[in-house]
Amino acid sequence: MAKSIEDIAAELEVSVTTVRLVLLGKARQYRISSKTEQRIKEYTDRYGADINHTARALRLKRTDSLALIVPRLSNHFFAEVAEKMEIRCREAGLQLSISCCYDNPTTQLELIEHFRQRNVDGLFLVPANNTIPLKAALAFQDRLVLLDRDFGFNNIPTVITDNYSTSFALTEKLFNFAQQTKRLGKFLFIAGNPKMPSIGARLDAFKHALHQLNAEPKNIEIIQVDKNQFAEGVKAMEYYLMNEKSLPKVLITSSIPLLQGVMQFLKSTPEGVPASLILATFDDHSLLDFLQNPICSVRQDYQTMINTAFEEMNKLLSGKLNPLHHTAKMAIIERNMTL
Amino acid sequence: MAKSIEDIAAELEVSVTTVRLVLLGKARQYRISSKTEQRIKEYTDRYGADINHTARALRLKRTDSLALIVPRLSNHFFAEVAEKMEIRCREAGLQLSISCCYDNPTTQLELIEHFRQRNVDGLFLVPANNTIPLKAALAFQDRLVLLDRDFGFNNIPTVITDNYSTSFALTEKLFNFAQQTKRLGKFLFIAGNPKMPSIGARLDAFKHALHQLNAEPKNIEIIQVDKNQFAEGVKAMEYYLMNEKSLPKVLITSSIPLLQGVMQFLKSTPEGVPASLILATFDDHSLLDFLQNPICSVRQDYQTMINTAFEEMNKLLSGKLNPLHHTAKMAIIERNMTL
DNA sequence: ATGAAAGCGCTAACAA
DNA sequence: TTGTTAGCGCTTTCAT
Repeated sequence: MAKSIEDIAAELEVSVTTVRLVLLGKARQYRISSKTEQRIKEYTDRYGADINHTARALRLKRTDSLALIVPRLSNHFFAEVAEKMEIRCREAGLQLSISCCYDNPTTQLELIEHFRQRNVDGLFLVPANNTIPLKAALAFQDRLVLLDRDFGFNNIPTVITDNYSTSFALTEKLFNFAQQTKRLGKFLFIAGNPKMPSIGARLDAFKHALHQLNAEPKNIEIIQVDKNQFAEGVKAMEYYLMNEKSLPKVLITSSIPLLQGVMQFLKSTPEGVPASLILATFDDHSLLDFLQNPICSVRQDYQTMINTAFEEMNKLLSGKLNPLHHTAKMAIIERNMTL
Repeated sequence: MAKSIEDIAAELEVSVTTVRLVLLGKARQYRISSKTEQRIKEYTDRYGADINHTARALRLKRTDSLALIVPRLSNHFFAEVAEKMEIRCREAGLQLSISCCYDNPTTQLELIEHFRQRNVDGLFLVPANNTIPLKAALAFQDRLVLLDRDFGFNNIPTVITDNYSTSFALTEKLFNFAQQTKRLGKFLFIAGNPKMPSIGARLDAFKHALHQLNAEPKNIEIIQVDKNQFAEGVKAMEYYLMNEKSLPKVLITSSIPLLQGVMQFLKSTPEGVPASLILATFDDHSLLDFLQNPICSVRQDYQTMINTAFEEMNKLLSGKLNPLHHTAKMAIIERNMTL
């Protein structure tokens, strides 16, 4: 440790007030004599000065730190969110603590309690279910911003992405592409837990879009699975092929792990993955470049999400209480979609 | 906030010591009367109890928190490391703060200083260059554990992975596979910044292995680039094909982004990516499943790394000063490597 | 133009 | 078996 304010005051035989004023750059304002100011500055230049953040936090009842709870950092989307949020907080002089709850509500509640005990000033939360936001709001006295999942709490600031309209546009694009390239077969959507608002919205838009495009109902297939995970993708595809003789023409998954499971299963069949199969998935990853098939992916606008969420938090911390809901745009990325 | 110890003491008209002893479960040990204990427990069950972590930290000069500085969370390897380390710390009742320095030494030094000011108890660090470990050790009075990169500081505990022997084994495997499948062409290694000890070791092992296997020097090619990044992979491959008429038979990259760049460039050529090209890369990602080529990847043993690093930190925090260097194993993953 | 002192909520040593 | 108190290092208010 470098010297504390008191150390410096004692060694220079001035008062802590004087040292503080100089350290905070308020010397002029409070008309500290310039000799005293010089003496203190020389000393701190030489030995360094340290304001003890813990003591400051105790006194001010404010830790200048925020917390972020996400499902997992091994999910690329949340890793990006965490990284960008950490940078944004650091710019504002705030320390961000990041934890993973693995979408386990119990773990998530424990984490919320943990962060409350540590006097974190505010919480960014990706809620694991619809019962958590209210509890979190209670623990954090409304210094809470929800991310990515909107369970309908209009009085809690929330930042999500525009799943419905993006899924709608995506479905249209795939429909047209399939027509233009004259492919045959069904539209298959394999969706993770539809209780998650984001997944539900994606699924609804898929149905509505195909309806509006006059797609024949018999050509529309939806498989719902419990989680957005690899193993579920394998099972879903296996199940589909047990009931259908041929592959769909368009296959959409609600997440990349599901797509991976699907591909894994197809690879294991005698036919493999036909190059004509049109793929689409939510979330984007640069390694999708490795696929041969036509594929659309959907990329969230991380930076806008994070900036918006941070601004909402800032409002809360400065006592403004008009919680807003924000919907960030998504971009559709095309690969190998040549006619 | 729930009630503080003093609040409870005042309202129940007992002393803070009594409340504390009950809260800490030391009631029996200090023979607090069971009526008093009951009274306090009832009260806290009803209103909740809160020990103020900030005040505790100030008093104990210990924040029960650690920090981790990695290059970036958007790199899957470091995301895994961060996730696992966070869990490990949480199990031990410690808060982990994670920050990214983007391999920028200046940023990294700022972060180290930041965490020191915040009285973090210890630091896990992926050093951005060879000048940083000593400065970090100074700031953290040896409560420092280095990860992933060994710049030769034998008195600072360090946990790395076994790049040399893994790269050696990998090269042998690729050599044999190429022989068995009778492919023609060169062995090409595209390596990111070789000043990084991990990259240097991978490269050295590649050379030594091929030498020992009596590979002809004219069939060995190494391209060194500045960073383990996509754009460098593109440039490297472009450069290679400017000087050589044909593709190599085996292509190794020191990281996945480099491989992505290479593949991107090959895709853009008339020949595309020939199915006969044998690939290999350090680091592993499940999306490598999407590739058609024979490919080996190398997966680090995250869990062992993290456990070992945490144990070293624990030793430091409890005052034991015999810094050890550890080398975790890596696994070689094969895909499409059928003869 | 500078200093003194209270108090944030906790822990630990000592007292009773 | 329980209570009292000093002190961690800071900020803020009030004195000089």
